[in-house]
Amino acid sequence: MKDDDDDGGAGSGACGRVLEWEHGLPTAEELTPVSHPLIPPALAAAFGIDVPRTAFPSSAFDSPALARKPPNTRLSLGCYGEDDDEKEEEGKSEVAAYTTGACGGGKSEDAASASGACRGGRAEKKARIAWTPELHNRFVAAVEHLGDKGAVPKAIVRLMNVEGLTRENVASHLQKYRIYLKQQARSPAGPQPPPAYSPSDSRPQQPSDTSTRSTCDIEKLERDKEARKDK
DNA sequence: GTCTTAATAT
DNA sequence: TATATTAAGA
Repeated sequence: MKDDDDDGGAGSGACGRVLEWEHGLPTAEELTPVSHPLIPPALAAAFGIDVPRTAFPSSAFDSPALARKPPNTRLSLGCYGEDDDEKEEEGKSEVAAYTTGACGGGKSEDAASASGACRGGRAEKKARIAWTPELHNRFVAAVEHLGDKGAVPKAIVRLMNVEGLTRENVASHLQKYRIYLKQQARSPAGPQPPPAYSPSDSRPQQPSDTSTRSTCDIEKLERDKEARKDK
């Protein structure tokens, strides 16, 4: 199968950029029809997208690198595993929707993936959700916003407001996420503890994020939440 | 009833 | 491997 190496062609160089991976930005082709009017100029410039001067909420995006999906965007869940026939196909078609940490991690916006349209004809089973970077970002933002105390599955699901995402989904992910956090807490210096000594001072960690803390996300989530609460 | 954790299944 | 499911305890 000739997977869309296209994006790789354009992004092969950009593939190394963590930022782009983290946000899993789709390719220009995919992005354009979806949120053309929502692309901030800076982001558009970065991707070489022709943006028609649209009224864009200025200061909505502080930095182009932090540009994220609009709050109203419905994250669709990649679902698969339709019926019982869960053949272990060697085809990578399924994995395509799985590009969790891959370079082209921006494929999350799968067509016909809205939880509703998921059941092609039947089988309302349990579509495995793919925790794409976007989804995970949303999850993390919700968790951090709620705090260690209030970050319970129910609240997280509500805050995330992702269609098709269930409490069980979040609980499962939360479980894994907490394990991950503990591991990090255990070895803040890194998973692979270097030899006995460090060549030079080892204090690169601790970003002391005071300004980098993307309050953007939280604000968006808050807004969403309040909007819903108002109902 | 919900949350957390662990074990287990897919 | 990643995610889901289940069960037991709080």
